[in-house]
Parts: sequence; C-alpha cells; structure tokens
Amino acid sequence: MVRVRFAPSPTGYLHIGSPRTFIFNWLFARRQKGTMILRIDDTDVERNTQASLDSIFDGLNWLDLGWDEFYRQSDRLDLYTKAAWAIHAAGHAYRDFTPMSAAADDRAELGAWLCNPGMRELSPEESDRRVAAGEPFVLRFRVPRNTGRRVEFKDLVYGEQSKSCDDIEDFALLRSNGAPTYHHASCVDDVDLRISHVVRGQDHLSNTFKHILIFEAMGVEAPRFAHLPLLIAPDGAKLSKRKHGPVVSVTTYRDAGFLPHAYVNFLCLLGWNPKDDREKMSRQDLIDAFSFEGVNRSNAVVNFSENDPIDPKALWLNSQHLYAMSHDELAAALQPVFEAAGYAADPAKTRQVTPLIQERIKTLNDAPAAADFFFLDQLAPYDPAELIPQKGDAAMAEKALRVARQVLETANFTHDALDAALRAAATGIGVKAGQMFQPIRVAVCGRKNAPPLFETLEVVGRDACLKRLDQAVEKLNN
RNA sequence: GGCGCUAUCGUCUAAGGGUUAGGACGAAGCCCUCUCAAGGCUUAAAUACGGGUUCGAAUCCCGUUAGCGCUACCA
Repeated sequence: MVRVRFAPSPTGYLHIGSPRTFIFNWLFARRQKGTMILRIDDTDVERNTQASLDSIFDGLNWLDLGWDEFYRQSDRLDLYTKAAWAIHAAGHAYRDFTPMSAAADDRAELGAWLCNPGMRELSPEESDRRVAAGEPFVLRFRVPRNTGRRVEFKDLVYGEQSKSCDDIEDFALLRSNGAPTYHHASCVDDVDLRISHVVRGQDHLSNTFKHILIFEAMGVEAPRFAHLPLLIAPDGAKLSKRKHGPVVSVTTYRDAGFLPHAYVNFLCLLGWNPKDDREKMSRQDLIDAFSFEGVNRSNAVVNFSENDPIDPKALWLNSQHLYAMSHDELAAALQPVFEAAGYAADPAKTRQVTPLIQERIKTLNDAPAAADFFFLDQLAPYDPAELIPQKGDAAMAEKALRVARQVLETANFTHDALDAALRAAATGIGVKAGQMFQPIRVAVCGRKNAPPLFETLEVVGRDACLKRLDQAVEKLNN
C-alpha cells in the first residue's frame, strides 16, 4: 500500500517548489492507488506563523488536487518524546550538555563538527547527575563511528547512495526545550503514519543518511526514498522571496489568471517528462504517465525575469489548456473575471463573447482587455487616424463608414448576411474588402486588432454598431 | 574546509555505445487571412573542459571547473 506525504513547515510562505513537491507526491499516490497525506511539520515553534500556514492552504487549495489525510506535528509531540527516549534507552542517543552559544564557535574553530568533545563519552551516572542538577541538554544521536560502516540506500531518482558514518555528525533528536528536531519528528511520523515512500526535495538527499540511522535505531524498516531536483532562479540561485520577490509565490500565477491545472501541468514538466513528446496533458494523462523513472536529476530553472514574472512556457501551456476548453466551460470561468472588471456581463452575453476571444487570450485576466468593446457603453478614446485603411485616405474611410451605416441599418445581423452585404458594398464603392472592413472594425471596436468582423458585429448588435459608426464619422471630421 | 549531488540549444527536455544530437517554449522568416490571433511550414540555437576505455562516447571511467545541497537545539 503506497502512502506518501507532503510535509511543509509553516515558516516563510509557499513558494513554487512546494506545490511541485506536493504534485509529484499526489501523482504517485494516485498512480499507485495509494494515500496522499498532508502533514504540517511545525516543530519549530519560534518560526511558525499563521500567515505561512494560510498561504500553504491557499496555494494547495487552488491547485484543486486535494489530499486524503491530514496531520499536524504540534498535535503529536508526545509521540516524538517517547520515541526519542526509546532510542536513548536502546543506547543510540546521549545527552549533550554543551551550552548552545558555545557550540557553534567551538565547532568551527576546532573542526570538531562531528560531536561536542567529551559529551559522547559521559557516563550514564554523570549524565543523570547533571540532569538532576537541572542542566539543560540536547539529546543527540550516537552515530556509529570508526566502524567502517557506510549507510546505503537506493534512491528512486538518484540511484545508489552511500556515505560513511565517519562523515555524519551526531545530530540532535531533541532540543533543550524538549521539542523534537525536524529529522526526528519527521522519521517518527513517517513510521507512525506508515509512509511507504518519502518524496521530497533534493535538499534532503544528504539528510537521508541520518534518517536511515534513525529508522534503524527505532528497529523499523526505512521507507523508500525519491528525491526531486530543485527549482532554481535564472541566476542559478535557489528561489527566495527576499532575492527574487513575489514571483516565486504560487499566488503570482493564480493572480495572473492561470488555470490551476495548467499550472500543475507546467510544474510537472520541470524535472519530469512523460518519455514522449507530450507537453499539454490532462490530469489523467499525468497520473497515467507518472513514474520516478521520468524524473531527472539536475535542477530546473524557472524562467522568470524582473519585468515578466511568468515563465513563457507556463503561459503557452495555459493558453493551450484555455483553447481546449469548451465554450460553456470557458464562459463560466470568464464570467467572474468580467464582473470583477466592472463589466455589465450577463452570462448569456459572456457566452456569446467567449468564442470570439478564446484564441486571443493567454490567461483569464487577458479577457477584459480583449473584450472591452462588447461590454462598454462608450468606447475608450482612439486615434481617428486608425480609421483610415491601408492605401486609403480620410475620404475613403468616411465613405466606407457611411455606406456601412446604410447597410447595417437594414441588413440581417448574421454572419453570412453581413459578410455578403458588406463585401458587395465594398465593390459598390470601388474599394477592397479590407479597406472597407478596417474602418468599420476600428469604429466598432475602437482599435485595429480585434476578432473577426462579422461575428463581432453580430454580438455587438445593430444599435451599438450604428451609434459607433456615427461617432467615427464625427471623429473623422474633427 | 569536509561530505553528497548535478552538468545537452537562452529555458524545459529526448537520445542511457553507432542518430544529420530529436521535440517544446521563446526568437526570426514564410504560408493562411478582413485586422489580431489561432494553425501550418522553415531557419538560427546545445553535449562545460581535459584525459582515458572502445572499431565507435552526449552516453562508461578518472580528473578539472562550475553550480546546488548538507555540515544548526531551521526545515
């Protein structure tokens, strides 16, 4: 039975790497018909913040993937304490009474980073005596040193890993305030929650040797491990809010009008590939194709810049998903966007507009600007010069507009009828179709670039069209 | 410093001994076309460096360089 967990700690905020780790866990769980667990690793009381916890939920909820079980380490502190003393009782840990402040300096200077001198060898009696005297201490793991022992495991992504115990320091299990460290709490929970696969960032690859030692000391089999390459900034540095700004936040993409699934799809392609040329993939496609075989080992750059926080490929992928949506589906997604823009958009109108702008937007947020003339009573001001067609002059523009007005007064407002009538009108006054259409387009839309003319006129409607044609002629004469 | 990991077009990546080193984004050009898009076609663009092994290396080995990670009573 596959059981995986995503275990963020609520310090800082949810940056783009976290949802990716979540997604890979989720994909593996779904692929294996297993269980996805969300666990909040909040053992560092000093650094936890509610804002950070909120941003984790905001981000994950937006992804719309969900999870099956939820835990919080702060609810389970007893578990870690008991487990730590069991490890101690088994002889795999010892008390270290070295004062906190002294430790860092001494270690650096003496090069004694493996353990604090003397503490490892303290007799049980001496150790107990100092506890009784009220001395604070850290509970440290006793790494089997000078045994020639190497810790080994096979990572599902990085392959065979091995490290000598002589290169592993006596890391802490319990802090002097009694709280468990990350390493300890994480391992204890992984055992308690029967985690089968630990899927996490590559920054934990080196830590895994310690974790395996802990599992051994608890007398249990270690889960399998799959480490994921990291997401980094274009300058090669790891993503940080301080250095790279809000671009590294999940909310950047959400607020830019991305479809949650497009974002998921994009993140999947950073460090993983389906072993074929597919890029745009549905949720089910991703589940079906996912395996750790397809995960590569080098860090992936998220391609953002100061003036453009969005990775161009993410934008393209979003557009591809947007274009693939049904008109009804897209219209439903666009409705709140139009409302937020202050447009008088009833769902029926939105539904009419949707097919005309679908291929002209890359994000949902592009829609209001692309569709303004469908909703605005009064067009935004435009340069009358835009009314003048290619190889034409103001006179030609005015003539085209006047003729168009006549035609539109009586024409059937359907695509085919408008097409036929306006083309005939162009021939009638001896101008090319394009020279006829361009002034009309600018008059009705307020700009040169817009959706196809006849469909547009149809949706804008006769009254508004006539009004705007009149206004255009007026503009031309001023 | 010690230990660990990584290294293919600008970016995401394929190719795990034999390919003109493939695809995608982005860029440029062309086609389509009532504009803009969308779509189609084309072009430019990469195996970090140096040694091996081999008939043959992007691929295996060693070294160098660079980047990242761990080296906390952070996670």
